[in-house]
Amino acid sequence: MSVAVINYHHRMSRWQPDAQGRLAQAALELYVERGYEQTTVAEIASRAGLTERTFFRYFADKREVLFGGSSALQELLVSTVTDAPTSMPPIDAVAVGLEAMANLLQERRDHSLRRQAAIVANVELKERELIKLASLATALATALRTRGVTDLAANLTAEAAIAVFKIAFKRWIDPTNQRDLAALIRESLAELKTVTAEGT
Amino acid sequence: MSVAVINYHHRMSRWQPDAQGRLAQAALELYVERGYEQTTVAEIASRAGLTERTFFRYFADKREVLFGGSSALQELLVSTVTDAPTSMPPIDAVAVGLEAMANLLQERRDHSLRRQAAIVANVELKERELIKLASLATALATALRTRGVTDLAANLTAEAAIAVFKIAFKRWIDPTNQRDLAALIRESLAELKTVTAEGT
DNA sequence: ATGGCCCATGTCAGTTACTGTCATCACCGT
DNA sequence: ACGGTGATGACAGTAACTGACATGGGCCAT
Repeated sequence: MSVAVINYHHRMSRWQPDAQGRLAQAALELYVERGYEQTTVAEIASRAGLTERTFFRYFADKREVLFGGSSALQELLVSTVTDAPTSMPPIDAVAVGLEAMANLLQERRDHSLRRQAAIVANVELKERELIKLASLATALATALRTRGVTDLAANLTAEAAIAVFKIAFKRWIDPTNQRDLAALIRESLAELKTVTAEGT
Repeated sequence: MSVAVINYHHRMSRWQPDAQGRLAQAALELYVERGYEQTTVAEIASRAGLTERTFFRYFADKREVLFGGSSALQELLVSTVTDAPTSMPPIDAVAVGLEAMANLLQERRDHSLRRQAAIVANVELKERELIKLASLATALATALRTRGVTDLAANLTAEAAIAVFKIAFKRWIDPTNQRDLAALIRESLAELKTVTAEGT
């Protein structure tokens, strides 16, 4: 090994930067390329230049590696609803929160597409997505209760909001779709108001 | 081995009846007694007088053993909605379907309590419950589309109905609760109509 | 500058969920 | 009687996940 190479290595820090990010990217690539079940954690770690043990230091399990951004999304939703004018009725406050999430996601549509392609192809990943959405609903209900909303009303408004988001998101991901996520959310919320207003 | 014992065994059928039911009962007992994670499949099988391999012949995985009844629930929901009068608006048709589910569950409240105690104590079981509820929503939306409801309206009505069911079920399971599941469902649906009617 | 602590990562052994394959053997119809 | 059938057992193998300990550059205090 030449002196130049030695110096080069001495200038490097001991490890490549952003191990967690490299693992997440490698995992998404492999899940999309050959599917979640056909990918082993050892392969993910190897592509990231790490070992299986290190993967499990950053992620609780093989599924969690796709859901690193969900806590940021949840914090945005909660803070937006919390900061909404007190005079605003609950259904409008959650609408504002959903649109804030929509704006964040709209910036990364390509990433969302690839990630969702992996998720819809595997039921274990779908399960994990559902519990992340349930966590969103719980946090949203708590934010509404802080605004003075009744427990029952808070839970129902939060669950309805997540239902609206789920359906709008699915339409947004559709390859034939051209519209913004925020617009689809507004349309879905309006439709929910229509269907619940019918009947006895 | 004595002749008497041999004759006794010859009169029995080769295997104890209802292996699947014994496995499900043993699993619920152990999940409640010591928790889902602290229970191994080998222990479940042993309590049922079977082997681990036989457990996996009846159940796809360690979680599924708690969800044997969900397909019957889904069929009841779908058939009730399908059989509702054509003139009935979607929101009322799903209300009838939810009440049919409520009546079925009301008969087994004790079993539901024990089962739910195991589920809420473990996130993996919660994930499985959520995907079963998502399956209910999908089947419900399909039933609504058959009734001529728009795709968007069907999806939203179905998701809203499942949200109502989830919240009513949680209140029904509460140990201080004395009311019928059907009554709680009606109250939750009414509250959903109220909160969605507010706002701009 | 140097000695030593820090901490991200590696190594290794172990448990358990889950699967594929073949063996067993009482029952049942012919 | 006898051979097929089907539920179960036995056994080996893979991969997810965990605990314990080792390693070795970077960095701080002296």
